Amino acid sequence: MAWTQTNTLPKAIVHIDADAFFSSCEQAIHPHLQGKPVITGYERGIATSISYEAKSKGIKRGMTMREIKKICPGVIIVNSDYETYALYSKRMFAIIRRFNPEVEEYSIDEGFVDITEARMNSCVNYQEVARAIKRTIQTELNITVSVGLAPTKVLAKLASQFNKPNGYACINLKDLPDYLKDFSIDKIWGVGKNTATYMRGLDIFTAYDFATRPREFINHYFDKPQQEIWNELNGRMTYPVISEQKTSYASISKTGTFSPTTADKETVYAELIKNIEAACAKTRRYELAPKRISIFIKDDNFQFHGIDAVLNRISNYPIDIIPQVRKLFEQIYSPRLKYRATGAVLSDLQEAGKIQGSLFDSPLALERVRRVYEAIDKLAAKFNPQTVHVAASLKAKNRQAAGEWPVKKLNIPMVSAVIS
DNA sequence: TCTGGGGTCCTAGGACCC
DNA sequence: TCTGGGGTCCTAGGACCC
Repeated sequence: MAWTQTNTLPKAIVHIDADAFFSSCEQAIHPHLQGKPVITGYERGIATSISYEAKSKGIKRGMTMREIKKICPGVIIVNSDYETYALYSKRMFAIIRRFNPEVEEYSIDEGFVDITEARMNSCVNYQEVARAIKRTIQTELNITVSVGLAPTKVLAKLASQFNKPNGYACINLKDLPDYLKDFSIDKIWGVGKNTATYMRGLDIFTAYDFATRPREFINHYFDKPQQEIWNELNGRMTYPVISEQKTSYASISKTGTFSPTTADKETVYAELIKNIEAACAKTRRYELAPKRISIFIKDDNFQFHGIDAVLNRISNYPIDIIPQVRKLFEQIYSPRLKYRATGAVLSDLQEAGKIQGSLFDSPLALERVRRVYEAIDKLAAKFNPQTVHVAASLKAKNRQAAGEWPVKKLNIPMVSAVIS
């Protein structure tokens, strides 16, 4: 009964998932890396992408460089080169769009395309279209992708996982039970650790167990997200393919871990300000300005200490936000703890162009600050993001105590004085 | 799993209003 | 002054994703 077909014509959704994307790009560009264990992420100290050759040696995501070298002495570790990966990503999506423009760029290395219409336009079947996408990407970019074809996004994602890497699977409603029976619930898209534990408590262990529970049961024991997944697993499209390009953000955040951990208050504060500057720079790039801010510091026991507030002024200039940040920081910092990370989230983002310039009493001063940051942003684009920063993030040698960052004090000469 | 960084969405519960 | 019911908005926090 759970397998009843919908009245509408089933959709044909393809999920394309690049295999070990970053390291595959490296191998595609540098032929001498092909067939070798490669990982990226040297600059961050942990593996961010692991080639299948390296995976087979036991290297896992998040491992530190030291562990990795121990397990696999011959491993080739490279710095991440995001610009190149972004370029490959762009090319990959351009290829997919040739088959149908209804493409959702879900992340840098995976996407969905609705090919329901594509078949009507050309006389091939869905499977041929899906395989052609896969083949074209491999031929033109020299990287492999895993592809899943199914009536819904959740099923397509499940299908692409079946024979990864370089895999292909098609799930149609007829043989749905066969596919779901072997699929553990914690691998379903949208089911995380907590939900999986909860499901096991209800005697649900496989995607099949979940999908075949009656609707009343699902509605009684689960909330909306799981109810939607249940629909999708049963072949009823609930998540549309969203082909609009993302142009805005709900929030922009920057976080950073440092080592060794420190109890030094001003060092922690400086790290926090560094993140705020980076987050502000990003909001400026998107011509947004936050209404809210939340900050956190993470102690050496991985406990978060966070606080958030409505900004006194909507602004994407650090100098405007920092006095308030200092006060928030004082509320969460404890001298008895050591810290390992800080972070800032800017949210409730408004279009910067529509914000009234209330930063300074004088429009002339406002214009001057605007131009300073324009120059800062240009320098950052040309050199590196931390070329220019407020003195507070310069590790606070000349640190100022709480509340000592009145806006009017931070004038242009002072900013230019900390160019490093 | 001795543990990075950047996001989104959903829900419960309180505040406030009529 | 007390009581009832209902709607909306906001916020904190949880859960999940790549």
